[in-house]
Amino acid sequence: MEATRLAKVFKALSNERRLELFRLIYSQCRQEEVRSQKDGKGCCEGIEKAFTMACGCMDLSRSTISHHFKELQNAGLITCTRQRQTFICQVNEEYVEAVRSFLS
Amino acid sequence: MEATRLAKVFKALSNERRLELFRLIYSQCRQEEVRSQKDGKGCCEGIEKAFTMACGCMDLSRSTISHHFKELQNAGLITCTRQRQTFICQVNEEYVEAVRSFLS
DNA sequence: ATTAAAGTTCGATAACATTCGAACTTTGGT
DNA sequence: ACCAAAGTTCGAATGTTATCGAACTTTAAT
Repeated sequence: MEATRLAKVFKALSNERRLELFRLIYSQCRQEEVRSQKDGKGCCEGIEKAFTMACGCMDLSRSTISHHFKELQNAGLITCTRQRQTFICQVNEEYVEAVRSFLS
Repeated sequence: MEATRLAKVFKALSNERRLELFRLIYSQCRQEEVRSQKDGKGCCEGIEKAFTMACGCMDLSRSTISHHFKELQNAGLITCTRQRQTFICQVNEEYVEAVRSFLS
C-alpha cells in the first residue's frame, strides 16, 4: 500500500477515542468469526448495532461517534451499511493486513 | 500497550512525510541487520547520519525534518543519539511489535 | 581565527481535527 | 397520525499540526 493511503489509515487510528472504537469493533468482529467458525477466512459478516453499542460504552455525543465512524470508513478500515433498522459494520481485513505488512 | 501510547504511535505515523521518513529509517535498519547477520535479534545497532540522509532525500526544510525526528522519538518509535559528528538513529522494535500485536 | 556543516529552537501562519449541541431525517412502534 | 429511537449534518469553539525561514549552537576543517 502506498504511503498516502497508509498514512490515512494511521491517521484514523491516531485519535485515542477512535482507536478505542476501532478496537471495540475489531475485537467483536474476531469473536464473531470464532463463534461462526469462519476463523481465518478474513473478516466476519459484520457486527450489528455497532453504533448503538458504541453509544452505550463510550462517553461521547452521538454526533462525535458518528464522525468517528465516518473517519474509520474514509480511511478504508471499516465498511458500514444500514439495512433498515440495523447499522452493520465490517472490518476491512485488507487494510489491517496492509498495516501489519508495512511493519514486517 | 494501552490506548494512549498506541494512539501516539499511530499519530506519529499519520503524517505522510513522517511515515516516509520512518519507512526510510526502518528499511535501512533492517538491511543493516541482514548485513551484520543480526537478523531476528531485534533491531540494528543504529543507522548513522540519518538526519543528513533524510535531508538529502526528502524535499523538506531541515527544521521540519528535525521536527519529524522529534515526533518519532516522542512516540517511542525511534531513539536518536549524537556521538560527536554523527546522529545515530535506532528503531525501537518493542513499539513496532506493539502495533503488530494490536492488529492480531 | 574564520568559516562551513549539522542540527536545534523560535515565532509565525495556515490548515486541519475534536467535540459539542441543535436541528434534521428516516424507520419502527403504538 | 404521533412519538421515540437511531443516525446524520451543520456551525461554532477550541486546540493541534505542518511547515517555513531566521537565528542560534556545536563540532570539524582550513
